[in-house]
Amino acid sequence: MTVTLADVAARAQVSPATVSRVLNGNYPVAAATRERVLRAVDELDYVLNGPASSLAAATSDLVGILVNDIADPFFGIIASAVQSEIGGPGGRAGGERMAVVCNTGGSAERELTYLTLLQRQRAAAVVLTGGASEDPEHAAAIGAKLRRLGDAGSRVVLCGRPPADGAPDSVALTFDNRGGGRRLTEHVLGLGHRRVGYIAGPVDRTTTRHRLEGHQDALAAAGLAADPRLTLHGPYDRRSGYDATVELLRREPALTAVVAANDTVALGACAALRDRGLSIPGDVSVAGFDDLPFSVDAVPALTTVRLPLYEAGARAGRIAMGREEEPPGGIATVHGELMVRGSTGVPGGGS
Amino acid sequence: MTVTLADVAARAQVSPATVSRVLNGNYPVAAATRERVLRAVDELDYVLNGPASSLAAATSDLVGILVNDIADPFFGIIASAVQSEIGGPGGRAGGERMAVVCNTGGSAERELTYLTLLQRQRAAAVVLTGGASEDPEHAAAIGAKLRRLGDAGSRVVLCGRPPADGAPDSVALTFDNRGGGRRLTEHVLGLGHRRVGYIAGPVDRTTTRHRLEGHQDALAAAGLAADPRLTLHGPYDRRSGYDATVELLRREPALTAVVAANDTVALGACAALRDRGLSIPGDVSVAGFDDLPFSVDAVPALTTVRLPLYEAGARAGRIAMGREEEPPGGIATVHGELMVRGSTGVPGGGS
DNA sequence: CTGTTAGCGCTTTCAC
DNA sequence: GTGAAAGCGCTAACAG
Repeated sequence: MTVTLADVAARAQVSPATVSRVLNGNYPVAAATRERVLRAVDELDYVLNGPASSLAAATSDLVGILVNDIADPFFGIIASAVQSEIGGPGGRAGGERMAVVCNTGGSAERELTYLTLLQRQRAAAVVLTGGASEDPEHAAAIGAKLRRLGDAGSRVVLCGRPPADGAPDSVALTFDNRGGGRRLTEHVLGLGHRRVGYIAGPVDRTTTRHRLEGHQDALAAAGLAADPRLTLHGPYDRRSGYDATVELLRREPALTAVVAANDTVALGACAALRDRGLSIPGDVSVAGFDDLPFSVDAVPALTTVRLPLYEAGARAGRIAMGREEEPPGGIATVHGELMVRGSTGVPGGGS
Repeated sequence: MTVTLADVAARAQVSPATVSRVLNGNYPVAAATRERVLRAVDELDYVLNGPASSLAAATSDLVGILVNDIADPFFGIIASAVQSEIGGPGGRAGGERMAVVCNTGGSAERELTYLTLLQRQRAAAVVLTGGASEDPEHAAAIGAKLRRLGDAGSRVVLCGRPPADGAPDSVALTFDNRGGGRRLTEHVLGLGHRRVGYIAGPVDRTTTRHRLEGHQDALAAAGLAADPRLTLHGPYDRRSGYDATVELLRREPALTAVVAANDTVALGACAALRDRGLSIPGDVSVAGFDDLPFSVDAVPALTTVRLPLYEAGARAGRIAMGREEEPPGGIATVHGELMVRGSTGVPGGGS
């Protein structure tokens, strides 16, 4: 009932081997023969059996992309960029590779599960995006898993996280979160702010720690002690920004600036401030991180650190496909750019 | 070198069949035996060969999700929701299905290509999201392809588009774009606006047409003629909203309201108005569609039509997995909710 | 509850 | 340039 390659071969009066060669286009076949085969394929509406090809050839056209949550534009943009680079000629028949997007929710367990699933699929490559868990056990488990994936033939690329221990042949495109965090807070301090709240991401994640360290670096450089009461942790979402801002205001009514772990959190902070009748940046300045598309349209426009997410994702995709040389040492640092916009101003600027 | 199921069987002193049964958990196996097998799996670091399983079982754990662009939160949210429902027990070994996300860029050709690729993978299900092309040839080709996919055993679910011609066994969750568009414009007209610009989506897409028709329905109901000069088409992006607003203002300086095809476009419209020194809604009211997460944080908050994207995606995922009954007739309409917020007001409200 | 036995549909040496 | 044949690693009857 289901038409197979043998059916096509019979119809085209050639051997199955020839049909395979035509379909994969990786072997010389006489033009006339090819023509005949292609016609038969068309007439029979034949579609190659992917699992069978993959089994026989011991490779697949799937590329795994691990993200915290694909609904978050940070990850959506990276994933979109990776995809744009994995298609095109070079793969098996059809020349198109497909992206398997895995939502880990930031859980190392789910990350491991998905890595196993991708290993099972014999994924051609795996791109891990966003920060990593810093739990030593998890980190080790994931490093080991990545090594095994690499050994099994999958190319492994990290995009937005530091190199994994124990996975020597994986490539890492890391974001300069620490430097970005530092410059952002330097900017805020440079405006004259001294009571600065910091809304950090979830604990035990590389991104959270690096951005926070950058913030603290800047405070230290300015001779300011980091007041632990003014640093709150929470998820990378609007709600966290809202709640943390309320709490910061409670702890320090004289607060004049809030630096958030990312733009989404910053938007929540803005909402909380507005709801309390505080003006931005007149009463309180706000800064984010990432420069997601909506940030420039916030009112006032959000001061943030622009991360070239699309470019980084595209590069990760090319490296994963072997279309771009790996960076020396397997590591490249992607820098952010400070975007000073309307949401930050001098303290006490009034409404 | 690569360890196979046979190796595990040897080590556990059982037959390959037993190992398979343990791994798939879909067959009674003595606890002691299972234990032994699991231990062998662990010791050998064995990972099932997905393509081989899929070939032998004639099914796969892959679910295709077609989106215009995964970087767009509209699609990211739906995709995220679909994914949340396709995992869990019920699948093959591991119980986790994986999502293959395909960026079509709105191109019917790419959509067809990806559908073929998914057919090749013997995808367990395919979810097509967002509006469809209205080109009759494309529509027919896609309908035929969907039927073939269904015949081959993939469950097909449409989320956000009308039923496809020629694909009788596919399920459609359609958005009430027309009704939403009508209510939105009714609201604007109800405020007293008479010179209303409309920034539509790309031509020849179902979503574009339905929203526009809703807008025109409302105009007609109010006894107003639709002024063709005040309707512009463009992609669903910020830039389109910006440029179209500039052009609308040129064509009709007395414009008092802009209704946009979606929130992203509306944000672009807001930016254009602000850049021209016009206040929202004092000088010009703005409305969007979809109620994406950032819309409530726009200043002023965006009046829009809330589409339950996550809920719809989750439902599509459940139906795709056979975990929820199909709607009667294979069609269900998902309604939007008018969200009246600060970006719309009475005309001439001033700054 | 467990083992035996056929394939699933394709790719790929190896000959010709 | 093309064909023949031997698997790739697993699952699913069918026995027992």
